Amino acid sequence: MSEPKSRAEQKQQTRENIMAAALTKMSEDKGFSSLSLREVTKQAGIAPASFYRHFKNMEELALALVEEAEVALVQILKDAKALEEQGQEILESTVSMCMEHFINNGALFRVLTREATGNSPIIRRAIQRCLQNFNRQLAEIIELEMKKRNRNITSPVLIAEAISTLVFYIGVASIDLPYAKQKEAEKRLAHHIRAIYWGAESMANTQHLSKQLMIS
Amino acid sequence: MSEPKSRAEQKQQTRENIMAAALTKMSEDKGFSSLSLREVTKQAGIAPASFYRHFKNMEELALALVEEAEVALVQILKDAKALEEQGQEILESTVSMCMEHFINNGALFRVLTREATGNSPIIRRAIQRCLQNFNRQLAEIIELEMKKRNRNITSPVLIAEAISTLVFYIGVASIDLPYAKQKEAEKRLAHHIRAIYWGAESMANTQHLSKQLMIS
DNA sequence: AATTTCAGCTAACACATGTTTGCCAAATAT
DNA sequence: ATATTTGGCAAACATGTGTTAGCTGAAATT
Repeated sequence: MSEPKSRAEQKQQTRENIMAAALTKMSEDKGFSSLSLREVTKQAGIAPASFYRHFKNMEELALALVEEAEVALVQILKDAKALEEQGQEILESTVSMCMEHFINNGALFRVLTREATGNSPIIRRAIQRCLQNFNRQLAEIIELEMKKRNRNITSPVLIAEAISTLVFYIGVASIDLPYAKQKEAEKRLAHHIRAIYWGAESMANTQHLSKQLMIS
Repeated sequence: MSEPKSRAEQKQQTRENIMAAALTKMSEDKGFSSLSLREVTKQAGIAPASFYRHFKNMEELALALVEEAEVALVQILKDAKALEEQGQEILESTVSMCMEHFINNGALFRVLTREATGNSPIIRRAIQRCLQNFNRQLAEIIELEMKKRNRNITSPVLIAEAISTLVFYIGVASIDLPYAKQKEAEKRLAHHIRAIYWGAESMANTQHLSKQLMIS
């Protein structure tokens, strides 16, 4: 709607159009691997050949989408942190933040969980790195929170892994469920996370088993 | 290698060949949705048209594979139960049982986790039902075990969900990793599960929060 | 022995796919 | 004003796709 467009802006624009088109198509029939270049370009309103002005192939498109998902992920944690500093429980706030973002960016996150176990090794690795990053940051937050509350906890990294795995797969799986089911999933998630938290604490406070738990 | 084959046997045989071919192809380039009928029949050593003598379409093939995975799943629980009655900890035995089966039937379980968030709603539903079944049985085992040891626990179904979700996604993700990494993943899983167990127990033994936890 | 059944085949079809080539016109650079 | 760059296009290509129709021969039934 804003008319004055430099060439670079224009290019960036259609690049975004392509990515949006891919997401749209995926919301319809789902699955990136069963998505053709021609479908995407048609949806984006450009000629098939024009695709190559922006991406070398479909794999590069996928990587771009993963990158987009990554910034959404750091946003989640930022928001959760903000809520926490506002006094809310991180536990609940993180879960509800995640669910909110998952639902708002449904197609985007479906790429993440789907292609995490998907076709291309390159994409898989990219997503793994992305999720590990999320893990690391979540672990930091957990550790900070624990220090603030003067509580012990066994390896926060492990706890973070368990939590984020559950949140991702249970959360994303409930994206296209009716609202009531979504809320139910959120509650189940909160329960899982609470269990993990408590468990981690009692593990930390009990010595007789801590020897068995020396895991890097 | 046994020669005397009735017609029915022969048919069953090539049906299995087709399913095996699909799994083989998936181990190579991964992903069911990006798998064509013609590829499968070629790998199975039959003509494309012959496929229709056995399956109406590729979706039906996928459903057959899910069914095959399902029997593998009940086998896992049976084995785990056997180990448990032999005196082993269910916790460790279940995890190692799962990992063993995952690795031995790699392609099969990759279908499960991949198509659980995949293309076809029909397949998704089938897998969901399959995993829920696994959940239910695992919950029963947990409950039994807990009674045997005279311990309380909050809703076993929820605990089972958390455990099986973690085992599936972390376990299957480590299928094509080197042996050392697999073992490491197994340890991490054991840790997660232990945390959940302990957490569930302390939740059950603490009343002041149990009101918040009334989740169906 | 005659008949039916049916798994598997070949051939063909209509269509979708990824990718290349060469052209155009407008935005930039000179 | 002229030259260059470049995003986008139509057309063509070779190849792969799902699916159908009709035939064959051996196993099963009568």
